[in-house]
Amino acid sequence: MKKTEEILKKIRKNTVEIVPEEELIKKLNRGKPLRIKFGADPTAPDIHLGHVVILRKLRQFQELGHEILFIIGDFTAQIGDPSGKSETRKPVTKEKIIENTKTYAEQIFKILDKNRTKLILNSQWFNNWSLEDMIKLSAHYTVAQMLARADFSKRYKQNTDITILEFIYPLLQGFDSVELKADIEIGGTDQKFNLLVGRELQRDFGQEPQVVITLPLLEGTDGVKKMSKSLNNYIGVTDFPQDMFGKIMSISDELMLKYYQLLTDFSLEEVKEQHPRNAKRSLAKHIVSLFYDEKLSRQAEKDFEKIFVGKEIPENIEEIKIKEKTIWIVNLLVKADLVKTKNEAKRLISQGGIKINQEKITDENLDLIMDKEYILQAGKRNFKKIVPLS
RNA sequence: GGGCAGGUGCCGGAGUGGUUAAUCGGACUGGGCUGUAAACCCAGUGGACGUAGUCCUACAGAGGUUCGAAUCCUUUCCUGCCCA
Repeated sequence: MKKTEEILKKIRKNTVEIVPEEELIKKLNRGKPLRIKFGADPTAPDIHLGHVVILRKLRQFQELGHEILFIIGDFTAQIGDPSGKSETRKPVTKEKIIENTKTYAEQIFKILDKNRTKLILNSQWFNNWSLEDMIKLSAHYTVAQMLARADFSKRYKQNTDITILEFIYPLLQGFDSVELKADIEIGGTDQKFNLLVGRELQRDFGQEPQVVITLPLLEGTDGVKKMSKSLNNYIGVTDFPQDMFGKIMSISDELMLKYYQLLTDFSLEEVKEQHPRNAKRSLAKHIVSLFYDEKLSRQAEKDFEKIFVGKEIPENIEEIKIKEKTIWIVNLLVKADLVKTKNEAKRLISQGGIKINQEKITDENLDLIMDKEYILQAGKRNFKKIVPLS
């Protein structure tokens, strides 16, 4: 009994809710490995630190002897999830899904134990479904139940459209739990409703309902909204070490503590004793080495110091070869892919955002004579080496 | 099927015949401050043209009225509400 209490304490750490906890205790006390479900849509191949929070919890379950069922929603991805937007998302092709699934696997096994993880595609069962199956499934849930979901009821009240497809989504996701006979499903707090649908469906299908565990959402680099690719505030696990390092350094001190809490095992007490800048640096280094290695992590730190602390130029800058003898700075910026349009180039120059060899330039009429190399800088972190082609 | 209200830039949302590439907020970009912190302050945010104002594209789509349209008319599409 005491042992269960210890395990529970571990599981409770960093969770928001366990629904219901008594059932979890019951399941744990049976002493058998539990089937832990986690689902992801392979619409975009990048896993970011927000996912890592959940992956770490899954890893913890693995260490406690349980099995992870990592479900890839390839079937649902093919339909395209409108997720609150009226624009229909482009359907993802099969090839792309397979490719994304591969990338997913590579990324998640940086955290998860391969031997205790099953990768499952939900097309395995849904591809064989008939219309009859679907209609039968839809009878298991009511419109009122659906409207209980916060974002649905909000949109309903605001007279914005909700498609039936969006009602079907939670049902399909819930049915995955039935198919897998999941004991526990884990997700972010935003997934709570969908996870609970799984519970209801399992009960309807005569199974013991899964326990739902929700985890906090990690805010993105803006410090306000949840980390997501579409909001462009994410730190991807495949970001280049330098970018990953830089992005972490740019978060607020407050957010840093949350990152520490959710992404590492360090003690918060010790972190708080340090100077926030140093603490943030250790965090950045730790996370980079988690996804790359010590060496690249040190390199990222070094580059960071050079660029931002020492205001120097990083190593290994991409080279752009120029065959013209002289070139107008505005054209050069476009050619070097530092800006998208000439107007943008002129704008940046007038705002003092362009530097050549560390010198701010202000004259947008400047013609560069290409008799030597130049270091061209746009903003704080974009560098290109301009090389004459002779 | 009938009636009504709407559709504006990345998002929210003004404007309802004329200095309107379109007020404002958010977001984003650049600069300042700093620990590249965050917060804050300032500036900017359709494109083309070698620099000078001119042109092109844009207020759901198409057509029309007008010297002139995001703004008026016709029609198509889309969304919501009410009635059936």
